[in-house]
Amino acid sequence: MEKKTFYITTPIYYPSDKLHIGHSYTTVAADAMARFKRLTGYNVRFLTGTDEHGQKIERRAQAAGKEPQQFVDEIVAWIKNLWQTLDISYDDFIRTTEPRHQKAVQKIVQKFYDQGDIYKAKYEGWYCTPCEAFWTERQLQDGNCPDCQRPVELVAEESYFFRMSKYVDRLVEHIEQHPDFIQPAARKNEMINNFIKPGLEDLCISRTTFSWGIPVPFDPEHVIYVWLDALTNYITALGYMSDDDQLCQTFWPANVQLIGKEIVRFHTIYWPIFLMALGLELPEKVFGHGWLLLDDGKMSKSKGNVVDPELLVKRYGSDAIRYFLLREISFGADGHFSEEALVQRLNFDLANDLGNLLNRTLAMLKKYFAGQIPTPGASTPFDEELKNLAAELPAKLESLMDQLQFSNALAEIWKFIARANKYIDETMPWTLAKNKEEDLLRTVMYNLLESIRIVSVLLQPFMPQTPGRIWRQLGIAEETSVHTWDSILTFGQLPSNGQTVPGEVLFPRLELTGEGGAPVRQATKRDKPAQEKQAPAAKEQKTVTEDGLISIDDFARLDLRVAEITAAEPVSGADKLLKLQVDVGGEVRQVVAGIAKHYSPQELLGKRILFVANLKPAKLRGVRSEGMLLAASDNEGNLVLATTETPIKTGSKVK
RNA sequence: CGCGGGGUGGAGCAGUUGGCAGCUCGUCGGGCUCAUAACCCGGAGGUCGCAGGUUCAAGUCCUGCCCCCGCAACCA
Repeated sequence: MEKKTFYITTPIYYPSDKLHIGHSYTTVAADAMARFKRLTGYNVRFLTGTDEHGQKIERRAQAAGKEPQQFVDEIVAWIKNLWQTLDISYDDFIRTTEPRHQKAVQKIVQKFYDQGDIYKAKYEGWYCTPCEAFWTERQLQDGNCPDCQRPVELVAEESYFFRMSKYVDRLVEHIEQHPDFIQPAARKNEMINNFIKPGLEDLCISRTTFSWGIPVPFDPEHVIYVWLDALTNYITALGYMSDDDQLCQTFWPANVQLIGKEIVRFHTIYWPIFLMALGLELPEKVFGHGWLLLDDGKMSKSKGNVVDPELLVKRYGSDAIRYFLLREISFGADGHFSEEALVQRLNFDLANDLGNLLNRTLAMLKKYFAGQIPTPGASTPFDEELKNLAAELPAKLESLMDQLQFSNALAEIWKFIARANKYIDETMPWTLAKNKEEDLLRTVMYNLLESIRIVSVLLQPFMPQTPGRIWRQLGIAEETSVHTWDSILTFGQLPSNGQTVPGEVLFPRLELTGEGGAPVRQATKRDKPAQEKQAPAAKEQKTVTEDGLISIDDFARLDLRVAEITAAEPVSGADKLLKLQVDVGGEVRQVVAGIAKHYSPQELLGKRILFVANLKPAKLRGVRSEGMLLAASDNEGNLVLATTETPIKTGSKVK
């Protein structure tokens, strides 16, 4: 029997610059979906790519002193590398500069022209000559170019337009008859109210003001302008209008087209209309997910607050980043990204719940059965609940994933992990061992190992690397038959007598040491108050040698000084932080310290404290901090500032 | 001005078809000692932005208002 097919796409990205974590978010989601469908038996095609034409690229290339093609080639190489580090399993990567795309697009435009969907007209807009850019009335700032603030002039350019009006009624009908076409549903109303109801304008599909694009076949003065060029990638990549359109026959229409919410309009209005004009079916579902926001608002290159995904992967690992993105944000809505939240997820979910479950289970197995997987014996009263939960999981996940509910899907897996942890508490294997109840002990250990195996199988779409690491420790890396979806449909497929090999800790607990700082291993949870952002011990982890000792040179890198607090006030929106001005031998520094719970601003005034003067400046709650106070704290949450035994003048070096 | 999205225990979020308000973190107390000081149990804590309305019953539907965020021809 033919396998069911599944075609999923991401937007094609614009390689005018490196991509940020937001682009990675879309792509990771699509990848998880693609992997999930492969795992559950579908013939999957997963497409991503780049949209490489346009004036912006042309200009950026020029600024960089490069040919446009060379310019995009370099960025595309970087993007492909990024997808590799994030384990993106795309089946095809389309570039709009490839001949296979260009040829097909020209045929498509010709077809539209031949059937009378395209006409030539004047495009009128406000033109900024120095910037060579058109702007709409509303984009202008005080009547001037929003980019360079210089005056603009009203210019008319000849362009080709696509007759949207011809198809709009059919589109509305389709949208109404297919309630799942636009997801989430809220975006549907937005489209209809905003763009269709007021009367859909015809779309300008060519330009003459730049040349970096696909020439219009029947009028080479014009190049094809963005959306017609870009949107059609989803079918040109399948060989549409080429000699071999086998893939197109197999995979079109797409099952899911994932996009960010800002381009919903193009994908739910213009794109379907193009498809109608070509006589093709419309995609089953277009899902416009939300944005990843940072604490200071929207991520954007001009704000300079973009998060570099490459750095994050290097720091935390691809699986951890993928887990965070998919778990933290409910897909569809906007979500917040912060390294703090990331580290929290990593510690609580990955280290404490999952990693520790594997670790404690294998440790017991080693102790009780020399690491060999036992044959289950008599049942315990707690088995049933565990097994029932395991049995429900596959169907639950399929249903949630079909709705692109990544976060809920992962939450279900973690409910099961929590259940397994609880099972240990209930059955108390250490007591069974002590009482020589080996029969029961074998059952308990087996059930735990099998539960971990089930988790590992389910995790594959979300975290491609972790399952393999678990399998190695379970000694089943080569047993591919127990890696499959089918193998988790009934409990107890893990073969007995295999030898486990406890290995490295799956996810070490991390601590965020402050902005720009690398995370380091966290000592303990209870020690946390002592190791908050102001903690000195956590710095410069790299120089710590294996025995935990540092050299005198390492110590000398710290510039410790005596400083006097000259001003103190709370930081709004933060209950632990105080903003301080400190005098370091005549130089005044602003410092943000996490001591508001322990000191009032008044009592700090005039205090002479120990101060790290060469700490890399950081922003805490948006307030610049140029150093750090030293303080001691204990396990009970007490904290006292470090000071000198008797007063000494400010600026004195501490060593 | 228009359009869209939000406003739910200290923080961050879920809440399909209206039916005793959930989750994670934090907090308080307890348990366990196999484990990455992790794990398990229990408690406290909510006028679900405001004001009306529909209903036996509203966070969930309707009306009005307030506040925050975003969009408005190419940043997922």
